[in-house]
Amino acid sequence: MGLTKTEKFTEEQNHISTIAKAFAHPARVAILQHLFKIDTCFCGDLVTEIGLAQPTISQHLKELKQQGLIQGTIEGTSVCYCINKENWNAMKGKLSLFLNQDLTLSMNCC
Amino acid sequence: MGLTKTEKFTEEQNHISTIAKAFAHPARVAILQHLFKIDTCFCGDLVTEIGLAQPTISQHLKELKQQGLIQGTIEGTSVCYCINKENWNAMKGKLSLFLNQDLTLSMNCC
DNA sequence: TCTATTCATCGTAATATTGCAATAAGCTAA
DNA sequence: TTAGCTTATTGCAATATTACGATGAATAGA
Repeated sequence: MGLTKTEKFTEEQNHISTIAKAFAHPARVAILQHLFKIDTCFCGDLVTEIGLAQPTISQHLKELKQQGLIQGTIEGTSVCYCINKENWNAMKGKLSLFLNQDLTLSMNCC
Repeated sequence: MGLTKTEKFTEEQNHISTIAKAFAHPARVAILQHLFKIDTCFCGDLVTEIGLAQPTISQHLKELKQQGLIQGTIEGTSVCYCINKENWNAMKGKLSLFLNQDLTLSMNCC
């Protein structure tokens, strides 16, 4: 009932779904795109850029940080965020294995 | 609230998050992996393979079908599901654009 | 020290998602 | 037709997610 039955699935399946959850909200997609474009930016910039309330952005940043996709360092009173490129590439590799499963076996069957 | 503010984001950002939602549950990952492995299978096979109740599997299949990632054709009393390879590749292309954003600009900044 | 600024956390309200029992719908075969 | 099988739908309960006001923590500058 509303509780995902994690124990029924393999570690890989749970991992892939966890990765996907990071991208499963447009605000987090927007944050990542902005960080790629700008290379580095403060939390406050994201608030004005995206137009959600500051606690909401902070919450999305926390999720991305927990997955290791971004990192933040304190600079005076503000926090500078950027993509963690090593972890991003690792994530990409993991996800690619799933996305690039062999499609050549046959034509659509049905 | 709890209501995602879709209007605040670009069409692309909303699209990517919608794609990601398809993979954001291990049961749907497991269904897709099984369909890749077996190439085609009946809904009932997935129920025994994955071990969730039949209505639950049916619901996950519905979501994957709505995204166009899988398709099902009725065969007698059962339904044969398989990957929609055209749509799968289209999805992969869209997601790759997001995943492969340029990382070469600089080292980690912070 | 006091104030202003920036960001994180807490608490809460609302919507979304997950899971399943019960049931409906559709087909096959007797 | 009836019985049996398979899958979809409905309805409900429980957990998860999203959003934001209020507040707290930390720093910089007056």
